Amino acid sequence: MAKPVITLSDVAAAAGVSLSTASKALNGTDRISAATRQHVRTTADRLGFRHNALARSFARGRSQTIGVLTHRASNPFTRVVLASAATELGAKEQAILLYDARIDDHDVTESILQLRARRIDGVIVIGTGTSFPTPSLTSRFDVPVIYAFTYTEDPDDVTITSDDDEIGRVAIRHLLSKGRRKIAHITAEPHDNAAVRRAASAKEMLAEAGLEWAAPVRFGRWREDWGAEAAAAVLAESPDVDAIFCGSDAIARGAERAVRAAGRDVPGDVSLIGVDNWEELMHDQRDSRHLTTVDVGLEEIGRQVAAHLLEPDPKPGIQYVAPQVVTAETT
Amino acid sequence: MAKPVITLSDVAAAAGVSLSTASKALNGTDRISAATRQHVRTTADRLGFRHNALARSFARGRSQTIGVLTHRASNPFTRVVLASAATELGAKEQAILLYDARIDDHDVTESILQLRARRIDGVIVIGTGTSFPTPSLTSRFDVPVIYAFTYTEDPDDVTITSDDDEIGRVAIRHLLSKGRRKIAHITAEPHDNAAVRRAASAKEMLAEAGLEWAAPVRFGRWREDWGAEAAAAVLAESPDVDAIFCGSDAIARGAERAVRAAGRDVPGDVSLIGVDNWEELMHDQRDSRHLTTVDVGLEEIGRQVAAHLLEPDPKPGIQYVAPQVVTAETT
DNA sequence: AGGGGAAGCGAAAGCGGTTTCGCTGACCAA
DNA sequence: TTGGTCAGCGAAACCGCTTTCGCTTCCCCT
Repeated sequence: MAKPVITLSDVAAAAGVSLSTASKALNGTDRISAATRQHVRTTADRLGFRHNALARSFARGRSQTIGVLTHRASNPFTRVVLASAATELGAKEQAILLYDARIDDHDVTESILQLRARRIDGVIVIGTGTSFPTPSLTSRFDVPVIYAFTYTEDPDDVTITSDDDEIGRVAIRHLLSKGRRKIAHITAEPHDNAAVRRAASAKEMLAEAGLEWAAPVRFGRWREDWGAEAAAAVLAESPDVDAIFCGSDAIARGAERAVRAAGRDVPGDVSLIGVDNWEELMHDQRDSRHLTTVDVGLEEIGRQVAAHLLEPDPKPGIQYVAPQVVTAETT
Repeated sequence: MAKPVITLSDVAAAAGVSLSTASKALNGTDRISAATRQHVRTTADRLGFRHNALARSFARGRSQTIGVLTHRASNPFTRVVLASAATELGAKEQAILLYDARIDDHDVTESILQLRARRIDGVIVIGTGTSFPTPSLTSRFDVPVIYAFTYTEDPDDVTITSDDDEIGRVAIRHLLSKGRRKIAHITAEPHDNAAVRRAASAKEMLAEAGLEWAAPVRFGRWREDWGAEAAAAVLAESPDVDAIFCGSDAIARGAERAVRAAGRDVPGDVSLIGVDNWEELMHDQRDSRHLTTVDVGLEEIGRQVAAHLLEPDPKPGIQYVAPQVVTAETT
């Protein structure tokens, strides 16, 4: 019966103005008298007019869509950043087009052509952490590119990522605040950028307090079994250790097992702090936390990336998201 | 220098045919001689022509975009389904527009209007599991709506979700295959649909083997501390229990702690199996698994939802994804 | 009173395709 | 031959909105 969908010309007709005037009035662009503008707007409201977003995008040459390139979308960290960015973008009526595993596709060119055909408004590249750099793709697009949870080798790339230096500092600061002084560190590969920076900044923080590691830093892997193995070794070698800063929650979980197996109480004898905040990622609820950890701020990274991408001119360079200590039972 | 972007009329001109002929030739629609079609196609390739996806969508009235409604995008389960669906859709050049927390927004109407303005091609509703139904929104859209990881009260809604009945069965079958006969069950609230169905189907499976629960089913909450509390009680009451089917991995983790605290070996004295496959969700690596669990198939749900939504006429009703037992150290 | 500038609005072009419709010519049967 | 079909192609309309450009008015200054 009633015209199912109201178009701009309907509004123009009803308001007794031209199509172009109606367009300008609704968009607030160009010179239009306040009276006309108001009149058009109220009639539009009265008719229940809604812009045809598709046509609109088309005319403007922008698609209201953001391209997202990932290394592996099923990576748990990637998923968090992705969901968070998508939420933020959705709130701004921006769709996302996900190209999984296209970051280092040997033929990224194809993805890029597809994105250009789509008239993508911008690109988000989601990495898998700060352990290794991601290749820079900025110059291959003619739209803004922003990097999340990774870093590139081009210092001018717009990047938002976690702050490994600060992670090391806040972890140690937390342990110190709990009165611990004999602190050990178990972490991943010695050539892993994130592991190295966390270890180095932690050491600096200790030095500021006039301390040093209570045992040599154990470099290994980002795995639970390594955490158990290394913790056992640490306790055997330095029985007076009263806290272990673990490079990740996986390592911390293994360490806890070993510490308990060694007959020490957690956190009575030995405090443990991890990094990643897995429990939050899993439970989605604030209750029943167990492991004290450092949240690297993945959701915040996703939010900020989405926000910055839409800004006119984001400042180039790396922007760090502050890590947060999440206190629980192990300290 | 060279025309930066090739348009269809360029192709038509180069091929010496009209714009409309070129369009038809490339789309394969309408009557076109094979020779002409081929000629147009090769010239298009030669020029490196790519459709302007935006204009194309516009002309066709479809946006190549899928609307996604979630209850809470930061829920870990939701994130998995979302990432999986987005990956699948991205491979098919479909973008997604995420409306978080809009499933039961008191004013869903607004979201719906926005989606319609966008000429969304379809809608995916991602729920947070089979514990409770999601309101049906199908009738409010004029495009296909599909429900993932939840169920509605309308039996005609197209739904893809996990199979609680089968979860109970495979869990018990697995324990039986490990030679266990004294099986207990710890799960969540007695009015939780998922908990109830898993418990009921598990009981049936036991009955088929001529068995029954070795201890009364413990209903409680989906939480680790409940798992610990209930497991302790089970062991105290029925010391001969040799396996516990836990309604979730969180419960299983708590149960493991309690079993060990009671001096029993896992899996020597007591086998444990959970549900959810958290470790997979976290580690993103196959190594160092600890807990035996039932994977409910979230990624598969995401994939199927994406695939089915694009099909011409998906069959109405609930379609279940088969759960998979993931064997690890606790059985 | 006359001239110039700017505000306000509409006609029309354009965006890049798809699709309807009508025209031409070939082929076939009578 | 002549009339009727139908395949193949192009002209033109159309999708719904934005934006350029030019035409009126109106106002103000001299």
